[in-house]
Amino acid sequence: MGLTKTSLFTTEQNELAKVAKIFAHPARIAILQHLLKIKVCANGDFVEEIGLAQPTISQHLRELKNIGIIQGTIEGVSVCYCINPIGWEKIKKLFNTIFDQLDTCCSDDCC
Amino acid sequence: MGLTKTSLFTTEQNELAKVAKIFAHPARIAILQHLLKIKVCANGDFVEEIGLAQPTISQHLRELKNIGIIQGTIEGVSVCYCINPIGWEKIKKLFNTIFDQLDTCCSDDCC
DNA sequence: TTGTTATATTGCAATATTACGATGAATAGT
DNA sequence: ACTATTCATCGTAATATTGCAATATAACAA
Repeated sequence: MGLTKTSLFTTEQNELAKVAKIFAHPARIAILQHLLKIKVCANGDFVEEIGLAQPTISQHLRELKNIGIIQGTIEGVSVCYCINPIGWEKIKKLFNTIFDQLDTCCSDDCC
Repeated sequence: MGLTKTSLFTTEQNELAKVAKIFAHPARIAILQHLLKIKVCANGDFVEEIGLAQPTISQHLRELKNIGIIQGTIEGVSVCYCINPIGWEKIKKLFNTIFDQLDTCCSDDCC
């Protein structure tokens, strides 16, 4: 049916799933990596950098902005995008609260 | 068109996207969390634990197994699932190589 | 005002994902 | 052999995602 039954799950589980979706496309990862490399602000040279059509890039940028991992400010005619450090850390922590739970668990006495 | 243009991206970007997809559904997160809680092996009581139909759970388990984050061994009539520590760490590292790149970057001199 | 440039939005076609009923395969107990 | 149990697979319907052409919007320049 294609419709995730969110009501069955905890807020934390749904939240992590929503954030993971952002990373679930190579174009969005490429955008993030480009912003990390440029370090300061990159106005939308993503189109030639990545090779997807302008509306497609714009769509990916919007999703990244919606989740709060990047921010964009209008700079005259163009828009200046950069990483949102607050959002970035929040998302990093969200993943690592799951990842770090294995340490307290078994390591080789598994099946 | 619903078809990701993987050829435009690096192997690393495509790999991370593929792994992130696994986390992009609350049921799969719930399965992982249950396996973390049980610590040893869980035979498939996921159906009543989570509340999705048995074929749906089976499908999610297969995806988790395919990516190598869990493993399942046949135990008589039932199957014993547990976290694969090797795969877990590999995936954790994959995410953190991206996450940790912000430290060397700007923190508040952004736009 | 008119034209240009940069980005966002809309609408739509193609493909992917999610969920489940029906069915199949394997094992254990009687 | 028969039955019950557990799990996987198949087929399919409903929904989501991806990508782009066409169009809209907004800021600047002449």
